[in-house]
Amino acid sequence: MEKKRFYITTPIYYPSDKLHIGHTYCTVATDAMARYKRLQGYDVMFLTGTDEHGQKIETKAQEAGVTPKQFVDNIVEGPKGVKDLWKLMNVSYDRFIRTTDEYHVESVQKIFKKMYEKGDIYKGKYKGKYCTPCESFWTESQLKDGCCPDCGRPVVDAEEEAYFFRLSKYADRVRDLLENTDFLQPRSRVNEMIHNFIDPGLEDLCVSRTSFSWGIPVDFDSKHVVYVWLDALFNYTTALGFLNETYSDYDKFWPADVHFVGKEIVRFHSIIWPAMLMSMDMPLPKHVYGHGWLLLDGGKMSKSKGNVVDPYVLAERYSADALRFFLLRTFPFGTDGNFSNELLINTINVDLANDLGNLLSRTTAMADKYFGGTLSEAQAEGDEDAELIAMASALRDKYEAQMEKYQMQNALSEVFNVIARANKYIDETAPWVLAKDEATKPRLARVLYNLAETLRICGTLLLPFIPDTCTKIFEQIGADADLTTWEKAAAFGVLSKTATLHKGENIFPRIDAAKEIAELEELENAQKAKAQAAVAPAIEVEPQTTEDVDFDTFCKSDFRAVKVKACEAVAKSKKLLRFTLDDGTGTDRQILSGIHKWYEPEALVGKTLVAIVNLPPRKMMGLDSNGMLLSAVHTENGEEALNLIMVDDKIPAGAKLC
RNA sequence: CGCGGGGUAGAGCAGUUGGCAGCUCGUCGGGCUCAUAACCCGGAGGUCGUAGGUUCAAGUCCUGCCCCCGCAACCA
Repeated sequence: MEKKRFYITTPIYYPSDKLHIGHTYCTVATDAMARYKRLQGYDVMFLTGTDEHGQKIETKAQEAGVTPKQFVDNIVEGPKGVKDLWKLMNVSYDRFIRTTDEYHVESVQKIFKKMYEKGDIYKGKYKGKYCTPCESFWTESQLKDGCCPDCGRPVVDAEEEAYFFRLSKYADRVRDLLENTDFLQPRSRVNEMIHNFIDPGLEDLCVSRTSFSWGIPVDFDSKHVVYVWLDALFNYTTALGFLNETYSDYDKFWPADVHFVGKEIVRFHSIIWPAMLMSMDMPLPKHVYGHGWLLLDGGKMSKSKGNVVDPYVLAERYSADALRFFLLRTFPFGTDGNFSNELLINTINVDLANDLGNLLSRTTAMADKYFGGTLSEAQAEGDEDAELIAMASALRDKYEAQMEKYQMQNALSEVFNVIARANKYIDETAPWVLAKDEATKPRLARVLYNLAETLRICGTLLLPFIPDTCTKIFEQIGADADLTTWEKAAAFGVLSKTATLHKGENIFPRIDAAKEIAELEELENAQKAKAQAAVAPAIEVEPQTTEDVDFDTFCKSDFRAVKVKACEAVAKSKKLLRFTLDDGTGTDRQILSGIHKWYEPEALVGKTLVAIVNLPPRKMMGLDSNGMLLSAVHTENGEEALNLIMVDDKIPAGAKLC
C-alpha cells in the first residue's frame, strides 16, 4: 500500500536581517508537525525557504556595498545565517527554496504569462505618491507626515505603469471559502479577513513594479519586475516542480495539507493566494493556520525597540531541544504569547529537569543499584499499577487528537500529565522499601519495568519535539528503535522483561535561574549597546540637496509667524497634535502635525511658531490640515529628534518671513 | 461609531455545546530519601474588567461602559 502523504510549509522568510525568535517559533512548530506525521508513517514534504527580492533588500545591499545576491547569500548561507540556524535548531526540512533559485524564476515568469494570457493580469496605472529626488513611489500610508519617508521632502501625485491581478473577480469565491469551510484556522481569524478586506470590496492587486529592479523580470515586458505576491506565494508550488524541471513532486504533494503562517500574513495566504490559484485553475491548499506572535513585555518585538531575542544565543546556551520544547509547550499556537527569559528557564527546570529528567534519572539509578541494570524475569504486579498503565496506554490517542488540531501545547500537556503520574507512582510504590527484602524483589522489578515502559511511550511521543533527547532516553532505558514507533506508543508492555537500563548523564541539568537571568540580561544589554554604537553616530543631519531651486519657485512658499491659541492631541492617534493658530488673518487656522512624540500639547500654547500657509489642505485622521509647521530635524544616537522652530514672541501673528 | 484580539488567585495562562472555578510558578505546612536540594501530599489565596439583562443555573449567551494590545499593502 502506498503511504499517505503530508505536505506542510513555513512562510518563506525575508532575509533583510538576521532571523529572530519569532521566525524560529514558526519553523520549529512546523518541524514538530512534520516529524509527528513522519512518526505516524506519512510520506512527508516539509518546505521552508527565503523570499529574497524587493526594494528593501536592494537598498540594504546598496548600503552594505554589495550586490543584492551577495547580500542575501550571506544572510541565507553565511555563518550564523538562516540555514545555520535551522541546522542548530534541528529543523528537518526536506527542501529549502530561495526565490532567487533559477527554477523558481523560470516558473514564476511562466505563471505570470499564463495569468496575463487568461486576462487575469492586465496592464494599468498605479497611482501613488512620487518623490522625484529619490525616484521612488510611495503609498499614502507609507508617507511620513505627508512627505517621503526616505528623505522627508514633499511628494507629488504620479502614476506608473503596472500590471494588475484581477483579485476582485474572485472575491465571492474567496468569501465562500473563508466563511463556509475550515480553510482558515483558527476560526477567529476569519472575521478579521471578512470585515477588513472582503466586506469593503477587494481591489485589484498590483503585481509588477518598475521602480526597482531587484526582482524577477516580466519576460515579455522587460522594464517590469514581478512584485512580491506572485513571486513569493507560488514558491509553495514551484518548489515541487510546478512549471519547471528541477523537481517533480507536484502531482504527488500538491495541494498542501497546511501552510503555517504568522498572523500578519494571514491576509495574503487566505485571500490573495487562493484567488491566484483559482485563476490558475489549481487546487487550493487544505488549510492555512495563522499562529500568534511572541510578545516581549506585552508589545511586539522590533528592531527599533531593541528587544529582539536571539534564538542562536538561547539554543547554544540551553540546547536546541530545550528551546524547541519551551516554544511549543508554553504558548498556545493560535494566540499571542509573552516571551521572557524567566519563563524559558522556569519551563526548562520544571518540565524537563524536575519532571522528565528526574524521572529518567531515578528510574535508571534504581535499576542500576538494585539489579545491576538488568531487570529480573520474575515480576509481580500490584494494585498501584492499573492507573499508571491505563494513563500511559491511553496517551497516544489523546495526544493525537490535540496534534491533529495543531494544539501542540495541549499534546505536550497530556504527555506531562503521564510523566507526573509516574513520579507519583514511585512515591506510592516506594521501591527503596521493596529493595530491602529479597521477597519483594519481583515486585520491585515490575515497578521499574512499568516506569521504563512509561518512559518509552512518553519518549516516543516527544520525538517530534525534542528528538535528540529522546534518543538519549531510549538508550538509557534500553529501548531499540523498533520499540519506539507510533504503533508501539499505544501498547504497554512491549519492552523486554529483562531490559537493561543504565544511568547516563542528566539529560537536562537544572539551571540556576537567578544567575542565568542576570547573565542573559547582561548579554542583551551588551548586544543592544553594540548595535547602537555600530549604526548610530551621535549626531547626524540630512545631507544637503545639490539640486537648485529657482528663485520664483522659492518665493511662492508663504511662510508666516503664527501664535498657538490652542493645541490638543488628536483622539486615537499616537502622533498627531491639532493646532488652532492665529495667523493674523482674523480667522483661526487649523494645522495637524505629527509631533506628539516630542511635545505635549499644553506646553505649546502661546508659543510663536513658523508655518507655511499656502500648502493645499490635507486630511489627516479625518481632520483638515491647512499648512505645515516648520521644525528642525536631526538624528541623535539613531533616534529621530525634532525641534519646532520657535521665534521671538514679540513678532506679531501673520508676519511674513522672507 | 475603521477592523480584530484580550481583561479569570501575587505572576503567567486553561476554561468545548451555560451546570459545584482549574493548571504551572510562587507562598505556607507536612511526607519521603530512589533521584538533578529533585519527588509526593495538604492548606491559604479569585465578587472570572465594570454595569445591567436572559435563565432554575453565566467566566461561558445578550446590551452598554472602562482599560490594554495588535492591524489598516509587504517586520515570523
